[in-house]
Amino acid sequence: MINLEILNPAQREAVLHTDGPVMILAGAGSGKTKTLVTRIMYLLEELKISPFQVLALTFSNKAAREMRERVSAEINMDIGALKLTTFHSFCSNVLRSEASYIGLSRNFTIYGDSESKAIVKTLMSRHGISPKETSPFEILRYIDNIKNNGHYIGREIVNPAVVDPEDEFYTLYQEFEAELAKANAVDFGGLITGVIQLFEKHPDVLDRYCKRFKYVLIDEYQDTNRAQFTLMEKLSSVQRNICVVGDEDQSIYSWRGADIRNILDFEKIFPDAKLIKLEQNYRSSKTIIEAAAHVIGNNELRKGKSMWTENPDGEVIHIKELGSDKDEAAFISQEILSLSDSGVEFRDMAAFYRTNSQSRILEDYLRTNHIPYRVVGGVKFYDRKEVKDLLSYVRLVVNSRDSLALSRIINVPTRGVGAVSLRKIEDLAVQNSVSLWKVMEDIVDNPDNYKHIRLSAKVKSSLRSFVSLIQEVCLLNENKAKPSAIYEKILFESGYWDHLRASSDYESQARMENLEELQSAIVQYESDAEDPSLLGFLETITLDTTKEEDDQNNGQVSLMTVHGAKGLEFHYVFVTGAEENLFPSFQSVEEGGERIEEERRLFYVAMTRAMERLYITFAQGRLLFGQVKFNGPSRFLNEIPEHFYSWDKPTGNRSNSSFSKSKGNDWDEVSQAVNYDEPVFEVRSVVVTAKYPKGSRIRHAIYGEGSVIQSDGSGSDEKVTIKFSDGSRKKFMVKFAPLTII
DNA sequence: CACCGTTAAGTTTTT
DNA sequence: CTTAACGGTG
Repeated sequence: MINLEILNPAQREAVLHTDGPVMILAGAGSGKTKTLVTRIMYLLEELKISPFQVLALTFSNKAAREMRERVSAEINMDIGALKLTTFHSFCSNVLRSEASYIGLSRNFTIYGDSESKAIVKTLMSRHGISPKETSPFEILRYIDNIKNNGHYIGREIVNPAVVDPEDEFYTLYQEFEAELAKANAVDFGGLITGVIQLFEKHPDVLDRYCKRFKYVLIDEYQDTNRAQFTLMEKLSSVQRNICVVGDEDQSIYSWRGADIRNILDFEKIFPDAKLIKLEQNYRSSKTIIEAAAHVIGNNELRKGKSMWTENPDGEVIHIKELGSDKDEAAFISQEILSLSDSGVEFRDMAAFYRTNSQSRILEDYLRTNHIPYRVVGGVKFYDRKEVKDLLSYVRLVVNSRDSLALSRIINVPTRGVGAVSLRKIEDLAVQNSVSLWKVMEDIVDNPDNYKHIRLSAKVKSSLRSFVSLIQEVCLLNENKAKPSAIYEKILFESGYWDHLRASSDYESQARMENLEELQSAIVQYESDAEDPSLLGFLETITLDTTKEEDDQNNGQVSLMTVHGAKGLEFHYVFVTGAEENLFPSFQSVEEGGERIEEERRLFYVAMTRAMERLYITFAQGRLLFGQVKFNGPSRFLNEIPEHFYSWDKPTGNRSNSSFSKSKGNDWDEVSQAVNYDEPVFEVRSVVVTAKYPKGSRIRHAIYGEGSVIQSDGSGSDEKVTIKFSDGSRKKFMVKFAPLTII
């Protein structure tokens, strides 16, 4: 029997309203996961729905795992058949099961961002587009955008505003798709569009899935893109029991295609939809909730919820103004130490930052103060060069058509098959329209047929041993050898390990340790998986990048980006770097509009992580790209009503003159040389006395009118970045540039 | 073909 | 200040 007494009325309604479409708008800390878990239990236990007939999709593996654990802990039933997984993993499963319908081979490789980028780069060079005029990212974003909007090859153009078939980029998109098909690979976006394609071309297949899934649940609905929306719509088209849960105020991934319209327009698309708002917050103090509500209230793009809480007022928000980024890190360390002295556990404290690069200085200070900490996210293990190299061997073994993987490792470690030889072999592959691997095999088998391309004896002998190594490994793989055994064979017989051992520098040492860690990851996978295989391992790591350590906290302070903090909560929270051009980021400041709204949502997410005490810190000057920047406090601080915070200025100050002269490492010394007498405003006046402060309209004798978007230094050192009316940006030394104020 | 020095540019990243 | 990517030399 399910206990519904523990739910508030809105939560209970969210559980009990099982017929027809429902949208649950769940504010931060409103018991969203609890409600979802209870709803699933209610379906299974009270309505006697088979776990096999329930589909629950989340965005992160972490969320999926957590939910599954909670359901299985509270229910006396085998929920192995319950499809509770991520969008991408679900789609990958569907594609592998139904691969034959759309001309895929079921051992397809999933390409991540870096693989996609590599393909784009080769396409660009083929078209003679230099990366200087067009960034590969621009093209990637274009391709991504097409897919996020649910378009795939062969489908009529979804939205002519998004996709113009005459566009040169569209040609690149088509070629990109052709490359993927050749490599028997699917990228992240393609997993989703692939399933849409499958369902549109084969209604019988769709029908099978529709009949199976009587109930569909979507978590983090604010982060779905149009393609995911289309998919969800199709899957629930027969039963119409679709339940989406989200919070438009926590939509922080629009730059990855998340479409906030999915949430704003849900009721238009499903006119019979039931709308339920979970507005009571159980997490934070009343002060934090009300302050955060004021900030997010400045956004236009929202449906509007009114968050409230029965929690006590708690203390005011501690806004702390500091001289420099170092002072900020020092302050946070000191504060953590004194909290710890008064009995607060390290695990209950966290510091958030807008950009990963801000973590370094914090780490330095935490380390010197002997504070245990963990960095969540950050540099991804599977992005390391050596790890990618070894995984490329594995990918080649699993899918011999993966030419990208092959060309990555054909000369790693160096075997004398360099760019020139590779080029020749690639040309052959194109001419005969076969895969790179097939050509290599053929060169080894029938060397006489390839005399005309003049490969050196060294190259040929290298190819021979390389090909036979891969063939041996493939054989092992076909005979279901243990993935870890296969990995070891590759590691040692490819010469990779010896190559690292040969160079005794510190870096190679670290690389060897990483490869050992990869080995343990495989062993771990073998003990977890039901039917371990190399393919399964690859799939697991491309679709689930969470590290083991990220899931547990052994009494450490947590450091992470604000993005990484979504869904988490801590008793004591430091939101750092609350400065203009940092939080909100300078790109968003420049573009304004919806971009600022997204930054505001990000700020809102950061604030609402805190349960008891919230610190917001900012530095008057910060070392960015080796230069001190004076950005001033974040606009979001002004959006918090005064009575919710205390605003502490630095205890010390440095003189005006030393500030303007300081740059680079001088900053350090200046920062130590504290002058306790002068008021703090002196420092900020430096910014104000700039001849051309940020925002001023100017005329340049040659380039015409524009506005100053950035101002650094002062006096004869002053530099300004100006955005002209034609959109171009230029940087000038004020003392040389012919500028006048308008 | 491999290595080293110079140069340019620099968000966020559930999958 | 970093790091990735390029171009020249051994």
